[in-house]
Amino acid sequence: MEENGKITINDVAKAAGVSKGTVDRVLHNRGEVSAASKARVLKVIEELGFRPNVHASLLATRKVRKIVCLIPEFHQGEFWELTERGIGTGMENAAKYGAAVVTVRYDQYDMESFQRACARTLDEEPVGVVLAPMFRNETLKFVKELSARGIYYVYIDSKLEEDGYLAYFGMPMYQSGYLCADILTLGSPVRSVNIIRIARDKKGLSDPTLTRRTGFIDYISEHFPECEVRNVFIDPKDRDLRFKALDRMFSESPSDHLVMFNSRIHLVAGYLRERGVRGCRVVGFDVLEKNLAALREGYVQALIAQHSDQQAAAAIDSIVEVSLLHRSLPKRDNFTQMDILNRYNCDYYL
Amino acid sequence: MEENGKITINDVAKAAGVSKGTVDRVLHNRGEVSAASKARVLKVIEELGFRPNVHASLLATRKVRKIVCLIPEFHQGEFWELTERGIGTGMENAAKYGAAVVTVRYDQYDMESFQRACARTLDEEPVGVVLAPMFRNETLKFVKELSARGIYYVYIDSKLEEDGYLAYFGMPMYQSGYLCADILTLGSPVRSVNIIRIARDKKGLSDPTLTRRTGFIDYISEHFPECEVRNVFIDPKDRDLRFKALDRMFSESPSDHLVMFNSRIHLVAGYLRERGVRGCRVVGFDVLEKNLAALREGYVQALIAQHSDQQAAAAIDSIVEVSLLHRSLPKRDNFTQMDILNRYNCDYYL
DNA sequence: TGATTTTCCGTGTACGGTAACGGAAAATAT
DNA sequence: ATATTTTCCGTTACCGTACACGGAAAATCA
Repeated sequence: MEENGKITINDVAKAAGVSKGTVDRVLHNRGEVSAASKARVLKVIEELGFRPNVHASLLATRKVRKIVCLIPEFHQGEFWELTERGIGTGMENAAKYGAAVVTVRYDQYDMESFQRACARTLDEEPVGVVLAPMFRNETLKFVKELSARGIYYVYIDSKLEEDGYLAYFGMPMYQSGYLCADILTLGSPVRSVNIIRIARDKKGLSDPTLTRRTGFIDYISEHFPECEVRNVFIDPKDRDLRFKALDRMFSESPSDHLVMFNSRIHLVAGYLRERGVRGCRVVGFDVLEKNLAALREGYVQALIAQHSDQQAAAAIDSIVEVSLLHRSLPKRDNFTQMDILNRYNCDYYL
Repeated sequence: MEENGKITINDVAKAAGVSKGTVDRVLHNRGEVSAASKARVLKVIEELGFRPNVHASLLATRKVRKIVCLIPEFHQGEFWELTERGIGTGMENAAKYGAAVVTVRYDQYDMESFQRACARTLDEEPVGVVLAPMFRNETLKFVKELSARGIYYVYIDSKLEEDGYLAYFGMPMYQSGYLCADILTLGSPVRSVNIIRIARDKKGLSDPTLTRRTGFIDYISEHFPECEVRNVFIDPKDRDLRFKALDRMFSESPSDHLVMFNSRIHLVAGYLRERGVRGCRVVGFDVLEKNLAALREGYVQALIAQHSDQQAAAAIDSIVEVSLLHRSLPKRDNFTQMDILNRYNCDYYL
């Protein structure tokens, strides 16, 4: 019976005094089983420690299970590109287990676009969803619907303060700001720091880097209380406006320590390059191609990076593990490591 | 991913005008097939793009394929412990595909012990071997034998300059030394640097950190030619001898910049802790528990780390992919990223 | 009570390979 | 020429699960 711990569905059937068809029915909650039989089968499964054979299962099953990734649209060279690469990796892995990964996109600045994307996601009837929460309230509504339908969901990048998610993969935001301050100052007192921020036209969008900024400011005030921290707002689209704002910064409140908390530090680097400004210590986040270029040219001294590709891949894997391989639940909150990149190790990143 | 992807062994058999038994024989080089039939089958496989169904294969096959990991013995808290963790991960993954991972150990200072380990490895009749080359000549002899038997092998940690390996996973050693110099000096001129090295009693053992040291020294002489670089030798076992050597260093040729190129920087940290020496900038390699402790306490400012666990896991995976899943050959040389750890990001490492 | 519907469950086949078995054809020996 | 090997290949019994099918028993209806 228990040869090599290889307990089959037949062993369970025999021990429970039913046929393998019945065992299969309870395994998949397919109904058509009396409460008594179901209880008996469940008990035997427990006692024998029966685990279905993944390969036999995958071989016998016809239908393809879907996993949806719900992420923002993006242009080439933007942050989400790396996430998309990770989705590709996750897709390959999922394919091994006969699962298909579908990517559904939305405009991260348009809530209705997000709502339509949610509807499309449900239409796919997935077993699981990977999502990065951009619109707080809408997302809360959506994940409640997912829970109701018994669809697993996994947060990447950031998460909401609710309790139904299967797992979360992302960076510890507060700590990343704290670390950033240490990298920027090299641990030695500095007179002033200029934080470059994106001017937000639309209100209501939550700022995902707020926590990071808090960590940064805490480090500064704990270590160098007399250091002056200023905020400078720039326009991400309009080059002229942006250059004007930075010109004004350098004339009115100059600092040789510049930092940004999102992935757009290349905007600052572009300015420094054109103006021929050297000698600033500049630190930013994330490994966009343009950021790496700035790092190599020396307009940026350090980047703090995370493997958002691995996050996405891990998120997909966790759904595969649970819903296809019937493994036990994964670790809930998974904080990615924070990678410090400079010109000497960036070429070996990834 | 392919078009239909639904090509089975029966399709191949039909198209080649043979039975599936014959197709299976050529698939596994099991012989008992005429040259003509074999050629025909191979051609059809190529044309149809046939890929055997992994799950069906795993379901039908009885025997367990073995993968051997050939690594040095170690004590708790030593470098190879992390590698062993990675072997565990690789083992879980391999188990999904019905493969068993066997670890064979040897004394890295005893060549005969290594030779015995090689013999034991061959006795296991593995489909693949993961190894870290410690004894150059003996390893060369061994891998030649592996090639002759058609056994795949993958290098981790470092590799030899021969051409039969399936893949290599390790750190770019020269670059890691170069990077280390930048981290130690923070890119600003320093007067002197003391390199702490392990006094080697036995000759003939190759020093795996030589290349790293070269990278370090190149950085220093390129950036700060007047910086004095000294070598100080310490004993790894005998605490008194070690303390005496370090005492002498601090009195005769002191420097506030200390570096080690292996994983033993905690030896230096231990000295600094006991002597109450503060104010040195100390950089080392690898995330041993003792190194992390020293980092948190501030006796070490930075560690350069690699995920040797991921290396081992990736090495095992590559053998699984090729020999069990019949995938195409993996990327040959895989350089791990170099991670910079300080007290603010080390707690999120892994 | 007999007819009809539900509930519940056993049986059988398909899924795509693996490998043992045995037999026909070809090669070699007697 | 027949007897004996070899070579080569088709057949077949699994591997463990999913799911359609159909039938017996129980419940509901007439």
